[in-house]
Amino acid sequence: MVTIGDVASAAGVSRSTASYALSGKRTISPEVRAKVLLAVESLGYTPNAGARALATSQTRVLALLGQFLPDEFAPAMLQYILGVTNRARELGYDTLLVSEDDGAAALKRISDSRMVDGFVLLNVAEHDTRLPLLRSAPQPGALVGLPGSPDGLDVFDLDFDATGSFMVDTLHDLGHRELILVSQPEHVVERGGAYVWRLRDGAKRRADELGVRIHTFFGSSSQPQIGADLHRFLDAHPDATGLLLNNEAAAAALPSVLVARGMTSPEDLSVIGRYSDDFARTFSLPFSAVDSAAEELGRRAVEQLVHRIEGGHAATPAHLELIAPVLDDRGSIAAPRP
Amino acid sequence: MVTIGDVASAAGVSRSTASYALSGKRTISPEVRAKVLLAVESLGYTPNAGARALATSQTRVLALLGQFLPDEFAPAMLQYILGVTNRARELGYDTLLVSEDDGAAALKRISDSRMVDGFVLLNVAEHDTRLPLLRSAPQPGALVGLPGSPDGLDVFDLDFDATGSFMVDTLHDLGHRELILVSQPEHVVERGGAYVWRLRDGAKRRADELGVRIHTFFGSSSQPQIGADLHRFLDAHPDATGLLLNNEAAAAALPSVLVARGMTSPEDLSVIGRYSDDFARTFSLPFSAVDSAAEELGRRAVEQLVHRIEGGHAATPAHLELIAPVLDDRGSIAAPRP
DNA sequence: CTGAAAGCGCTTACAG
DNA sequence: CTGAAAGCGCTTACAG
Repeated sequence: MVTIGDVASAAGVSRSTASYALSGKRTISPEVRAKVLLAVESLGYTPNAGARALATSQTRVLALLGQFLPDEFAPAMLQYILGVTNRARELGYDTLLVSEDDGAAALKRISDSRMVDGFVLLNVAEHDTRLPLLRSAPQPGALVGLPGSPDGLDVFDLDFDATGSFMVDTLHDLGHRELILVSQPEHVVERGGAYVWRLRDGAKRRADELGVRIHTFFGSSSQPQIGADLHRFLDAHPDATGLLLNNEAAAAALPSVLVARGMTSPEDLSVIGRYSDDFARTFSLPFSAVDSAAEELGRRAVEQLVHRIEGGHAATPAHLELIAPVLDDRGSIAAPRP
Repeated sequence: MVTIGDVASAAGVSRSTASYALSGKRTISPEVRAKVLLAVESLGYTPNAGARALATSQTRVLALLGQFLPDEFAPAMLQYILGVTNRARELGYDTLLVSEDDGAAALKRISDSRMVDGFVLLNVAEHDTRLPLLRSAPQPGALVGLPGSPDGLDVFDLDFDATGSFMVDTLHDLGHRELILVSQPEHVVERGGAYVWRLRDGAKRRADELGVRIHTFFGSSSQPQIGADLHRFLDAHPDATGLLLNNEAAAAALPSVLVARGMTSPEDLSVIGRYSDDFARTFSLPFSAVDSAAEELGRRAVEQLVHRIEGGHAATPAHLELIAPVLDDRGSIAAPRP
């Protein structure tokens, strides 16, 4: 392989001069600089990443810790992942994708071995076992998902509380007075999926304030159970005129459920979901929905992380950013039948 | 950070002895070994990845080069990715996920900087611009997707030709004599998506042999166009009794198209798709389908790659593995109406 | 403006 | 069975 020594020889300068000419960390005469660059070009020199990491303690790599839990909606993960990898690359970083079940062990292993400059944690739970390790790690981290105690950490998430409130508000404005909310399965809640209860609590509170009745349910995260669930919920509350979905599988199953019941949306039922626009397009989901903002969250997390790696030191205080709900209107909400 | 020097001091031995005690590359007396392990434990020592990479020229990292093309089905990618990352971890490797548009440039950059020990290429095209670079790279690679000239490279893919042939066979056995095949959009073909024509050609050949009429179309990869496409294809050939889908968006759109036409499957139309089981479950697609084998292909590619990295040298000859089609029967195929 | 040298934290021949 | 030393390819004070 071609090393900086080869470049230096070819350019007729010392290795340090070659290095400085490339990094620009001290002034180099134009002629010398040109000779070095020429040598780099003709030899096809690229610095050895391991050697550079050893010398500088910087890897230019970020770790992305996914949590691919059973009964959670895996395909949605790709949006977050691409947001992270693409933005990282734009900022000059590569991304190590970690999918191990034991995220805490993975974080420790990777942190201790100094493979990366920082961590992005996806799908952060209420009491996430990765957080204590992250706090004591020498590398900074950014979270996608709001944990119970975010103190000192940079956190990015959709404002699920405001999302629940917004959904109720929107339907109330149109005249709806009785709603059904279908959330993720209960065990998602049990393992700390705070977004489930944050959206639900926001919806309930707002419903209380407005005098709207709301019935909340946990739905299965896969077929065919979620289809049966939806029938059951709709049977139980035949007077409900609006349906809120915080469950991707429910959104995917709903069209055929509606057909089976001889219902159409929004005529017989107004529907608001919470999922990504990309998801909606791919699967032709015809429901208005609050966008998950997956890619944006991934990008924002990386930006903050890189900021902290490169400049921030302990300078910047912890950053908590909850993205406000934005509705993609696909025409599935309207005033209820008189 | 704690280094092997700290471990050596704590154990009262030299750094080389500490290193050998950990690697097992030469015999160490049980007592010394115990002292070293104790020191490692109490100090919490983990080797520095950069230093090790520099010394050994091995990173224990694989690069995964995705190609996230517009108009291709992104969510399906996650299956391949998880197959790769999980199997890599089992074999002791971490995975660098690369999503840059210019895969060739990325490959060169990562190869030259010696960041990884090998490459997995996803979504390989007929004339993939990454292949020349991979061939001249010092690190080995494994492909998921069959290119026009696979010479010398390890390749894993679904046997799309056999899949097309199998689909026709299956419906012919049930008595079908006129079929429609809906493929990915034509520009997927134009940019070298060989799996499109491999399946189609396999289907056509077998149809010819069996005296079955088959009408082949390109369909859009997104809504709402693909819905309109499907109506058009079905209108054009009202006597066709079987539908073959090599297009995920078509599979997702078909249920509502059938409802709109007042048709049911398999009574009015037998349907066979090609997509992953996971995909079918998540979106409750009720169609029998040949499994994409995404996760398996990812895993197999990694296994072969690691084999080549660790033992194979130039030893093992190139490996070409086309996985035979396996049908997940979801009850959407039957004999045509008499 | 440039060069010689030390050092990052490992591994592994070379000696004993 | 163990230790002292060289070397992997960089960067960056230290000198001039």
